[in-house]
Amino acid sequence: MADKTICPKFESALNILNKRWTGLIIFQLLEGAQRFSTIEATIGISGRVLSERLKDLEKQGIVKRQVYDETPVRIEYALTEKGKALEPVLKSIQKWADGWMEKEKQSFI
Amino acid sequence: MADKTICPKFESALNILNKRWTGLIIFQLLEGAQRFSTIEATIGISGRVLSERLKDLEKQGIVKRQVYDETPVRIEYALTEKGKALEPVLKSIQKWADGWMEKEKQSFI
DNA sequence: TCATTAACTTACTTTATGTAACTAAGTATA
DNA sequence: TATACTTAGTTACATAAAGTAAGTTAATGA
Repeated sequence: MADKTICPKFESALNILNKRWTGLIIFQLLEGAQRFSTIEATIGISGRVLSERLKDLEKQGIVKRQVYDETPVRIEYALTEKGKALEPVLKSIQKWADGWMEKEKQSFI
Repeated sequence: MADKTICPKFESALNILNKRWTGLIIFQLLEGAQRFSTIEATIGISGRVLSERLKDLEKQGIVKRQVYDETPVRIEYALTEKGKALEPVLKSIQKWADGWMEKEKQSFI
């Protein structure tokens, strides 16, 4: 609880990906802007938490909320530049998963 | 809750880093094998959760527990090959943090 | 003998997440 | 006109995960 010797920028970056669902949300949005209900259904997150996460990510400047004033109104969530810059991170996770996750039967937990 | 179109290997890889503290633990161990109390003090995690995480990571084949039968006994946790293979992931997070985390004052949350 | 350290575990509290039902605004259907 | 449906959420409540603090075991050290 005392002497953190770790780079604070790195730590707060980790705190973003650390939270459940954020990685998956960003991964989804790398494919392009998406609506609330689409994200909800695709990654299997509850609406309550998705709403919470999107607000966090917006505050963090990673996601932007775009309102299209059609009838009915269409709202889409998209990555900002900062958000798109996370692509290499997600890609490197994917690469690791490809190389190491299949080799043993996974037990989850 | 239904139609996941995302690669399951990728998803379970994310589920590891997703959990609070795992990223930081692995980052610490990239510097070399470390003792329980060292990790605890350095990253500021509670003993209860550190114990839980190390067991998870061991089960996942990412960390190995090494017992040195000295007096007093010394126990060290080290990364396996699978664990070391996560270095590029952590590095890419660091790179992103360097490029993007400083540019705006961060609000945390 | 009493205190200390390492590596945990246990009991209990607080926080995060999940579930399900509800809301508001507009549209479509009977 | 009334009823039902859809989107993008919110609210209330239940369960799971994390934090806190104290306890445990074994081996020294003062």
